[in-house]
Amino acid sequence: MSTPTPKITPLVDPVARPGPVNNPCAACAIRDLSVCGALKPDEISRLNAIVVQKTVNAGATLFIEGDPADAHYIVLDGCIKLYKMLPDGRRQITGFLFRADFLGLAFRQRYAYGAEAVSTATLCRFPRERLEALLDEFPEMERRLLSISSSELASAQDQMLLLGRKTAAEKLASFLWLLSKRAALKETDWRRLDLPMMRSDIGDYLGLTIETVSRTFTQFKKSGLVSFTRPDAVQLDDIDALAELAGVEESWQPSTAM
Amino acid sequence: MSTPTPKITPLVDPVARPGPVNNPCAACAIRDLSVCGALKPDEISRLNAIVVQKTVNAGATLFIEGDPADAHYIVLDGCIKLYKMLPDGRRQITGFLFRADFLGLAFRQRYAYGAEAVSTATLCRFPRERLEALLDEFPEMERRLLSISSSELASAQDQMLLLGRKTAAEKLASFLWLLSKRAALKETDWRRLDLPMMRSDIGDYLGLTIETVSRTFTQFKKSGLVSFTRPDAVQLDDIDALAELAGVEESWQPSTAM
DNA sequence: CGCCAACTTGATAACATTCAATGTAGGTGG
DNA sequence: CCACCTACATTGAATGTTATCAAGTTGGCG
Repeated sequence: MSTPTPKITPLVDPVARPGPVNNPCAACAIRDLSVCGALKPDEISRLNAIVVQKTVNAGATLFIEGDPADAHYIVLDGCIKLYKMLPDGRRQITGFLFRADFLGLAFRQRYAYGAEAVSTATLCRFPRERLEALLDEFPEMERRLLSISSSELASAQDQMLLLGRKTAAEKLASFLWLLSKRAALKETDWRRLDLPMMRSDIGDYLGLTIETVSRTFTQFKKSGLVSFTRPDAVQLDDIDALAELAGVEESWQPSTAM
Repeated sequence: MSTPTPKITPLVDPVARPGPVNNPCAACAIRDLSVCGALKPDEISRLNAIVVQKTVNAGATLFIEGDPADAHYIVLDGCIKLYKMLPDGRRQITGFLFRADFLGLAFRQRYAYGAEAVSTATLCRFPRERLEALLDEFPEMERRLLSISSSELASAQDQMLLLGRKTAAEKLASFLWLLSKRAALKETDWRRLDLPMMRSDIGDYLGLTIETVSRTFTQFKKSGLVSFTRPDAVQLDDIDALAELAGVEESWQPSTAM
């Protein structure tokens, strides 16, 4: 379940050059969405000096639970899943990361979870020691990290409510709602969602089996809530019904990170 | 379910005096366990200037989801539960707080969860604005907060694994294991646990019903894993079996906060 | 063209919930 | 002081949602 079969789409330049030659961070489109935005224009080169850009294929493992935590990452593109496992192989996906999301909170010696690429993904990799040294220097960056950490905590609490108290249909509706909100924040059309992750990932995220995920999708199709062109592209036809199922209160501001 | 019937045990002085008269923070026994430990001895009075000590009865509501988030708290004594609710009343308890735990992470305008006293509890209350102003002044304090936030995130991930993938028996064993670890960190005997919360709280924390909690406890009793003198005091008779059930790996360092 | 992985659908079974009754302890009032 | 009341906990029986086991289906790729 965890040894992946890498696929073959290295679309992005595997390793970018840090250092003075060019200054990719300065031109970074998502800088202001993440911790990097805490630095003033003339300080950006400090980041550039420690970052290495990295592309991983779908299915590739970034690290597993228990690995020495020697780096933090920011997702530039693609989708990463974080997960924890029980000794017998049962798995819980604790989150999906997309563009601009931070990976590596939990400042400890070892990662408390595994990370694997759902689709081909590009990340900025910051050596742990050196990034944390920058935090000492730039309190504003630490402030941002605290803010990110707080949002993730809030999302985690939402997810606990989902896992502990929602039915299969409510879980799936909440999942679609969440993806839709994220899509709306970015450029994408929020009615038409990509589902880069497979059914087993969705199941492991929602505390369900593949079969239940599939059956619930069919049920949604029959009720006119959603429609599919391909299994990995869903159209939300009745957002209100989905929101109702998800248990979303009116005027609710969903958390930014999953 | 949320309007409580306050009980009658105001054991502690309801409101302590801040200000120059005395300096309770300086004498605080748990200072070093929390954010306050970030301040040097001569800076402690800054905290003292903004803190108000507060005692709440069992069942009392500190705040509910959606209330303006105007304060942070540190638990001095007693037990507080945090929870989220669905529109129809289903509830998920996202954590229990004990001595030295921080309450109020999630730096937003409104609380994303409710907080209620499980047992009579004493807290230090810090007005939000003023505490956050102190953070600007003392980066070390912010650092501690980030560290607390990270631990809570790790605990939240553990809890997602529990809620999404563990059976009733595994959930309950994990819960006892967690309480035991916490007790071991403090003064208490780790074999003999207080359960200040009622069965419905345990159920809402583990994503189970009262009945399942009760049945699973009796099952544990029959198997010789635990024994009860009173419903709110459990003795762990077979820790190894509980750890095994909980899915705890050898040499595992459980997170400090629930 | 056929294989393989992912997904869907069906039949059965299990675990936990629901509904219902009983048990227990602490507190209150007669 | 004892009986009663209420809140919490336990136990029992029936139901149901979701998991499990087992075929099929689809689509991409060699």
